[in-house]
Amino acid sequence: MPRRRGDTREQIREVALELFAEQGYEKTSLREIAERLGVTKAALYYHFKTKEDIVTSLFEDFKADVDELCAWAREQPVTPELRREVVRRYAEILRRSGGRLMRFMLENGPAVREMKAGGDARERFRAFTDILVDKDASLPDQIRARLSLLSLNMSLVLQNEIGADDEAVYAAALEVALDLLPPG
Amino acid sequence: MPRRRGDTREQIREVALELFAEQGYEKTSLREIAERLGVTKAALYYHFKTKEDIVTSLFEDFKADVDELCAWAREQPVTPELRREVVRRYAEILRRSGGRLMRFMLENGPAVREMKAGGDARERFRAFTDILVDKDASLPDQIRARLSLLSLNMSLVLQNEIGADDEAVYAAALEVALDLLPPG
Amino acid sequence: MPRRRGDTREQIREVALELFAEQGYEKTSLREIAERLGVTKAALYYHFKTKEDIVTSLFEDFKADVDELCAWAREQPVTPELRREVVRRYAEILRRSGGRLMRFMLENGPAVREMKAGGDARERFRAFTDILVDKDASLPDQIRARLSLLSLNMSLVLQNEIGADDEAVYAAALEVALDLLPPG
Amino acid sequence: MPRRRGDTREQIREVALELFAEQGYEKTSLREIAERLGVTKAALYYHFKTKEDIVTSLFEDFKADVDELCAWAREQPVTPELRREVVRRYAEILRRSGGRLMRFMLENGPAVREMKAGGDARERFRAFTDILVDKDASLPDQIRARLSLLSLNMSLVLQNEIGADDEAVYAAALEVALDLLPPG
DNA sequence: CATGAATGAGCTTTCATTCAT
DNA sequence: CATGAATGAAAGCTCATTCAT
Repeated sequence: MPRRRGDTREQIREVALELFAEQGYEKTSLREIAERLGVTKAALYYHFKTKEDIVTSLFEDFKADVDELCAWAREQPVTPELRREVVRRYAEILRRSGGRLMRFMLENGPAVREMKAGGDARERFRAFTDILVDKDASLPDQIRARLSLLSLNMSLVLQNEIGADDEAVYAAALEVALDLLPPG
Repeated sequence: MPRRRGDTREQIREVALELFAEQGYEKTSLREIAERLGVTKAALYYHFKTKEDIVTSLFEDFKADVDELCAWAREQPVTPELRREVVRRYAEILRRSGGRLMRFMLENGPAVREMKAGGDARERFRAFTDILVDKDASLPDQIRARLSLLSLNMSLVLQNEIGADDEAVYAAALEVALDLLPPG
Repeated sequence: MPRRRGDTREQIREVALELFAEQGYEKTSLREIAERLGVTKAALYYHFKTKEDIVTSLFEDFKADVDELCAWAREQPVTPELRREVVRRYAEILRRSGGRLMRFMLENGPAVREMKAGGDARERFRAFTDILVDKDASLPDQIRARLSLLSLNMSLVLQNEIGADDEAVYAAALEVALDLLPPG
Repeated sequence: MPRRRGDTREQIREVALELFAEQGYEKTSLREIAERLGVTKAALYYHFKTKEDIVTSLFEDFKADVDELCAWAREQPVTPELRREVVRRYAEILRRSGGRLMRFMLENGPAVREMKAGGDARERFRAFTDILVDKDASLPDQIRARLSLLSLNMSLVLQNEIGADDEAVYAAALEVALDLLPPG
């Protein structure tokens, strides 16, 4: 029974993300991805020009969501409430995109850093930081703002370690994140 | 000018850590380490049995320090002030060990996870968490306690990104970390 | 604007010859040819059974011309003047067929040798040589006769290197070629 | 019985040149070279950094000889006799270096052109041409000078096709080459 | 007339590792 | 204390080719 049109590409992305997040980018070979899918390596190359291209594709939706949020935020006046709203919306994006992508990013620093998509993502985080961090605030407050983002990101990773309901962890992480922002 | 006795082993560790932290564990080949030192790959194998062994050796001091701290903490009654003291002492350990090792650990999740030394380190972090986190506390407070550690760890990574004096960042991160602990 | 019937096949030949001559047979992939034409690889296979088949087709006209000339020559009595006439006519064929085909042949020895069409071409050159070279002549004269052909062939390649009008180079090469034949 | 020191590298060069000349650069895989020698592909990479590097190494001696000749020639006043002497010495170089290298160069145009060593070789030929060709001479004479070089080069290739003693072919080719130079 | 999807074979290259000297 | 030489395994990638639609 042949795969349905458009199916394979999506399956590659799924399997790839799973393996990249679990075993790391470098340790995951295209052979492994292909084998899991029951196709040949060459088939992967039909759908993606390079291994890195798979990652690029994986980042795409997330990138678009983040860009949209950034664009929106830049049109608003910067107030404490805006910052909180940005954090809330970012949390929502994270929830939708699932934890694997973030885990992959956080745990594969060197690999991601060398990829074009990685540089892009870094830039986006900086853009975020620019919104959340008041450049005139104290150093501790600046760090807090960064930790705020990190709190959300990490919560997705921590879900495995804390023996609690995913949604509950997610909600708690958001609460912590909001608390880390300077009060309005 | 010939290398001094015992010197080579230390130099290997230094160069290896630098490269592991910068480029990642997988992307750093023994050839590269050897070339930087002006020795052959085979020389590395004289000093370390495997590539992983270099990492093991790198973790050793840090591991000992952390173990000592844990042992000490376990003898004390668990009070809010103890928790704060543990965080302070841990911060001191981090400062001494330099940021590279932590950066390597944080950014090379999958690789570290597969190594024996990595599993050990994870266990130690869990031990820490057990001390810092009150199992009966609210989920947000549990997350805060974890973030507290993370704040310190990340501060070492963030030093590159924040345009501020290393010591200042370090102090600020400690302040934030302490604030994240439940008040006594 | 859709391709006209029969058009595609011709365009494939053109692009293929251009790339084969410029980059070599092996370095030119069907993907590259297809991309230049804005069609898919599979389309090439509609028009030609194999990659080698494209080359075969490329050689066809040239082969026919040369065969005709050989056939004609074999009916004439072998005289110095015949030899000169053969060279003249061969030069004319070369001029018509353009330099790319010859350049491809000369610069892709190993590849051409392995193809059926290549073996054919080699046979034809030998037939030529048999006409131009007097087996009883001195070794230098035999070499001169071969160089005579080569002079024409190379002139097409040299046109890029000599800063002179193509037609002038062509005429000069013919003059040299004729001079290399034994006088009548 | 293990290979003797320095042996392997030389054997790789020999086998590689033989295969490159016979089957072409691209069609000759490192696997094939390694198999012929009874070593692994990785062994080749111990001795040469890349496939192209083998070729570079192959060209080295020839390049040095040609450079020396060019340097010498440039110190002499340009006379017809000098040109003849240059051709004679070049012929000698060719004879020493054996025909395979030249055959490889002539028959693998596209591959050689893309290699650094190939570009170098091309430059050297141009330097030669500058010595042999009088820029004010007629176009036919310019072509003749080029053919003169070519005559020598080709003679090495022709040795297979002409049923005559190698030395005799070589001598005849030199005679023809000298005849193609403008008389003094 | 052509495409989309896939394959199998093969390529160059790199890596951690070994071992006799 | 270290090197020179080599290996086995695997990686990422490309290619000519096929075939159902």
